[in-house]
Amino acid sequence: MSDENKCCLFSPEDCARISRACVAFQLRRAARKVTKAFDEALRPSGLKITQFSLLTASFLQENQNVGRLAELLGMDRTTLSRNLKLLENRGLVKLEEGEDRREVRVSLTEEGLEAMEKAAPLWHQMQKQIVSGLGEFRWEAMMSELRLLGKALKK
Amino acid sequence: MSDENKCCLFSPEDCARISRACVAFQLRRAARKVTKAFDEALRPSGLKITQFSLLTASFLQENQNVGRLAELLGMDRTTLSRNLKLLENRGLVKLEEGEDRREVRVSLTEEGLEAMEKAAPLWHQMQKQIVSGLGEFRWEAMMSELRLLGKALKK
DNA sequence: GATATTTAAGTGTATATGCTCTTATCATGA
DNA sequence: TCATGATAAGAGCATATACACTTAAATATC
Repeated sequence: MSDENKCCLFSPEDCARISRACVAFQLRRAARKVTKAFDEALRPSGLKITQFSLLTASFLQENQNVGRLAELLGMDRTTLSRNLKLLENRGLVKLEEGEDRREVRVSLTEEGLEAMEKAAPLWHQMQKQIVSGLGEFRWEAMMSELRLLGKALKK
Repeated sequence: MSDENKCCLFSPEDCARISRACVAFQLRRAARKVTKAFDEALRPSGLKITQFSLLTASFLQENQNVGRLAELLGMDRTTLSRNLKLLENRGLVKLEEGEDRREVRVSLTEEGLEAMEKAAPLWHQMQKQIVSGLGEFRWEAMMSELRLLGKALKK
């Protein structure tokens, strides 16, 4: 790349500011790291943190339909659909036609419950480690900001 | 799922606490939402926020090798490798053998720079919207917490 | 009651992510 | 110089993510 082009619109300093400031970049990076930490911690349970989250949500929202569950989880319906399919293949959740036959209802199986129970203490340990690493106060603040961020992007 | 099993290890209330508290879940959810918002904002530029981030990083770290870049970005080397490959296919970055012939050196092409410049104002607008939606003060706090979180998980 | 509209979910396609294993190259020491 | 170990990156595999489009079922409208 030639020198005159390097200065078209932004300098390396501008660029560095973008990089440091970018909400998306920082959030995604943090999410990658935290995901990795939890995945390692949960490995003995055979679940990844995403799967543990889905099982937990399915337990909480027993017999919910896919669309509503996706909405609650803040994820795309089709993403959830595929992720649930994988859990169904492993026998961890049950997917059944609803009364409204367009709907698919989600529930945990016995095995799903067992997997969740096996993973729970591992989850708890890593969660404690992260919270204490960050400090209780900062952690509370961050959780609250993340929720606010979610609300701010609701529309 | 039978009733006696529902009480094995945790109640729905415990489960709700896990869900609300889980650092990984909240971070991933926030990352999904923010990613979506930026992807929509950047659409006219033909870049996704992840790609914009990579171009920016490549610009900042001109001629860096893949492994080091991955380290700086806090992502898996193999992930970065593949993502860069996609940008190379589109002619946005150049991947060249280094002096050490095991290494691959990354640099922006003219087109990559142009794409970045086209995306920058769109990025800026969404960034501003999110920051002001959250409030300058909370945003600063969150950025700092995310950086700390990263450091706490360094090892 | 037949047709049009709305709604729930699935499919096709593409990117993002990271683990494990492999390959190519470099550096080191006998 | 050759064997050995270290290092950089790629390949194979699997999951996570979401957009655009399609399909099937329920609802509304005439």
